[in-house]
Amino acid sequence: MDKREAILSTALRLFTDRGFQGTPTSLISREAGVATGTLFFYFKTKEELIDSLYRAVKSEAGTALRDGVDAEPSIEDRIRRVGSNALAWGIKNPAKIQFMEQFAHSPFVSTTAHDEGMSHFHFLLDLMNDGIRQGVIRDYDPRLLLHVMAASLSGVISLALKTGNGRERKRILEQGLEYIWNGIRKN
Amino acid sequence: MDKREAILSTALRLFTDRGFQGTPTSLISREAGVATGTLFFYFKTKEELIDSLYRAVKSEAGTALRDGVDAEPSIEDRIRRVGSNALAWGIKNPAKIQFMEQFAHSPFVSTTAHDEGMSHFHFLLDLMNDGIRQGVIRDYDPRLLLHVMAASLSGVISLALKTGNGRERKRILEQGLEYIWNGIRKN
Amino acid sequence: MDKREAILSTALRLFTDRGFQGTPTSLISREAGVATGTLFFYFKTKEELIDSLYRAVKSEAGTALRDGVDAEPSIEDRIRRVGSNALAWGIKNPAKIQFMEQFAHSPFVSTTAHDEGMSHFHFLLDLMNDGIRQGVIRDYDPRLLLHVMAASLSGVISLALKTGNGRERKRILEQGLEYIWNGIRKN
Amino acid sequence: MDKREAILSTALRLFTDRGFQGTPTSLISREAGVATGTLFFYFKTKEELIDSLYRAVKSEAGTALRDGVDAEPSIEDRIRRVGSNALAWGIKNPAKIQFMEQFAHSPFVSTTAHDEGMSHFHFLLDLMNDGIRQGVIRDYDPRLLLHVMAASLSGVISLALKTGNGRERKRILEQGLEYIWNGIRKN
DNA sequence: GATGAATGAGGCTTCATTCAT
DNA sequence: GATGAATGAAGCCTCATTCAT
Repeated sequence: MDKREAILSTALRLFTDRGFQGTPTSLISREAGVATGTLFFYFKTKEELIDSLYRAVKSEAGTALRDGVDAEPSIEDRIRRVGSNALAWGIKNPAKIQFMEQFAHSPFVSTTAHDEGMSHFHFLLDLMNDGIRQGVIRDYDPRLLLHVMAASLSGVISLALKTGNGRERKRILEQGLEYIWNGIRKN
Repeated sequence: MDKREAILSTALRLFTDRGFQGTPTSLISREAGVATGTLFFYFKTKEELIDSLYRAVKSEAGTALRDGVDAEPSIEDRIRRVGSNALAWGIKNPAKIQFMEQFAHSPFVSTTAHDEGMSHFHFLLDLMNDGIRQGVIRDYDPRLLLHVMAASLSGVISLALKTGNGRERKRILEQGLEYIWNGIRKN
Repeated sequence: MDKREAILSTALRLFTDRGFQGTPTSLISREAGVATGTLFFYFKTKEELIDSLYRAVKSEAGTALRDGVDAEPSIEDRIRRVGSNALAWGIKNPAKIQFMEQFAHSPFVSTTAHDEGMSHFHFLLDLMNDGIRQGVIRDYDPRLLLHVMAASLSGVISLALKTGNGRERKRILEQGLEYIWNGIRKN
Repeated sequence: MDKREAILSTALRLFTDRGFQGTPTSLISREAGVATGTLFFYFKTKEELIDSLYRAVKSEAGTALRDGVDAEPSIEDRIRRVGSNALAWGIKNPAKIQFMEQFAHSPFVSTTAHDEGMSHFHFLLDLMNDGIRQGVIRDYDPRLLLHVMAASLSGVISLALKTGNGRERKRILEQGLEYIWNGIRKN
C-alpha cells in the first residue's frame, strides 16, 4: 500500500480517537507500519500532516454533498438532496465528520486550508439564495440558514450513529431531514 | 481572590483558546497568578481539573436554561423560553459554550461527570414528551428533538457571536428561534 | 500521645518500608496524625529527623546488647550473651535492625551521629581482645571478629524472621549462635 | 562506545554512591554522555533500568562464584573455592557487591528478577546438602548455612575494602575464610 | 505549640524532529 | 525512498519547606 496514504488514514483514525495533540507521530507511524522518519519524509511537520488531511477530507465532503444535486428539478428537491447526501456520507464516514468538526476552528489548520475548505460549500449559499428569491424558503439571513442546516445535520448524524443500524436509525434520519426542511421552508 | 476559583476561570479561558492538551498546567498557574504546586494542591491531576470545570459549567448551563420556564403558561412558551434562555446564556458565556462542546464527548471527562452533566437537562426531555402528548409538537423521537434543538441553538449562537453586537445579531437570534420552532411544531 | 514520638515511630516504620528518599515528609506527618508544619517544628529538616532516629535506635541497640553481659562469669558466656541479646532484640525489633543496616553507610546520617552510634559497641571490641589474650578466641584481627560476628548475627536474624514463629525459628537461632561461636573459638 | 552499556555502568556507579532514589535519571544520562531521551529509549522506565542492572550483576556474580568449583576434588575444597571466588570477585567489584546488597530486598526490583537472581546460587544449596550428607559439614538447616556464609563473606569483603591493599588485607581475607569454614565444618 | 495553604525547584517521562546509514 | 537511534525541550507532577493564622 502507498505509505503516504497509510499515514493519512491512520492519522485520521487516531486523531478522531485521541485528538491531534493526544496522538504522537510515533504512534501514527507505528500503526501505519512505517518508520518514524518516513512520516517526516512525506509531511515536513505534524501540522502539515493535519493540514493535508483537512484539505482532503473537506474536499471529499464537498464533492459528496453536491452529488446529483444539479440534476434535481426543484429547489426543494435540491436542498433535500444535499441533506440526504450529507446524512449518507456522514453515516458512512463518521471519523471524517468528527475530524472536520474537531478541526473546524482549530489553530492547527492553516487559514488557507480553512478558506479552501469553505469554498467547497459555496454552492449551498447560492442554493439558499435561489430558494429565498423564489419564495420557497423563509427570508432568513442566508448565513443563518447555512449554519443551522449544517449544525442540525451534524446533530442528526451523531444521534443516528449512536442508534443501532436498523429501522430506528432510518426513522431518525427521515425525521431529521423533515425537521430541517420544516425549519426553513416558507408557509 | 480565591485561588481555586482563579485557577478554574483561567483554565476555562485557556482550554477554549488552545484545547485541553494544548494548554500546559504551568501556563494555567502562571496566568492565574499562583504557583505550580498550588494548582495540584486543589486538583490532584490535570484531568481532575477539567472534570471539576466540566461539572461546574454543565450545572450552571442547566440552571440557566431552566430559569423561569415553569412560570410559562403553555408548552410553546416554555420551549421558546428554554431557547431564548440558551441563546442569552450562550451569548454571554461564549467560552463556556465552547468548552462544553469541546468536551462533550471527550475521554478526559469522567463518565460520572458526563452523567451528572446530562442530568441537568432531563427536564427538557419531559418538556418534549409533554408537547408530543398534547399534540403541539411533531411526533418525532424525543431524543432527536433534543439533539437537533441543541445543535441548532449552538449553531445560532456561534453565528451570532461572529456578528457584531447590534440589530443584526438580534435578528439572527430571532430567526434562529423561529427556525427551531418551525422545525418542531405540529401543523 | 507525644507528637514528637509519634513522628519518630511513624518515620521508622515508613523508612524501612520505603526508604528514606522514598517517604515524603507529608506521608510521615499524615500517618503520624499531625500537620505538615508540625514535623518541621520538631525537626528542622528531614535529615535532622533521620539523624535523631539513627541516634535513638543505635543507642537502644547498644544498651540491649550489653544487658546482663557484665554479670556473666566467663568470656565465652559473655560473648554468647551478647549474641543471644542481639538475636532476641533483632527478632523483637525487625524494623530497627533494618533501619540500622539501611543507614549504616548512608550520607544522610551525620558523621557525629555515626561516631556516636559506634561508641555503643566499643565494649565488644574490648571483649574480643580479652578473649584473644585469654586464649579463648582465635587470634584474628579484632575488627574482623566484630565485622563477621555482626554480619552473621544479622544474617541469622533476617532468616529467622522469614521463618514462622515456632520451633523452627528457635532452632535457627540456636544453630546460628553455634556457627558464630565455632567460627571464633580457639581449638 | 555502546550507549546502552555506558548507561548501565554509569547507573551502577551512581546507584551505589547515592542510592536509587537519590540519583536522578538526568544525572545518569549526563554522566554517561548521552541525551536525556536516550536513557528512556533503552529503558522504558527508571525501574526497568534498575531491573536490568540487577539481573546482569546477579548473573555475573553467580558465574564468578562457580568458577572452577566443579574441578575441585573434595567438598571442603569446593566450598573454600566458592569462598575465595566470592572474596576475589567482591574485592574486584565493590560497586557490584554494594549494589546487590542494596537491592537484595528492594521493591524496585521485580519479583521475576529476584527469582532469576536467586537461581544462579542454587548450586550452593546442593553443595551444602552434599556436605551434610557426607558428614563434612554440621547438620544445620541448609538455608541457614547459605545465609550466614553469604553474610559473613560480605562482612569480610566490606572490612577488607576499608583496609589498604597490602598484606593486611590478605590476612583479613584468609582469616575470614577460616572463620566461615570453622563455623560450618563438622568436628 | 499547631495548623495547612502556598511555594517553586527538580524529578520522571514524552515526543517532534533530525540525520547517518 | 526508508530506517530507527538519538536528541533535548517541555510537560505533569512531587515534595521539602515556609509562614500567616
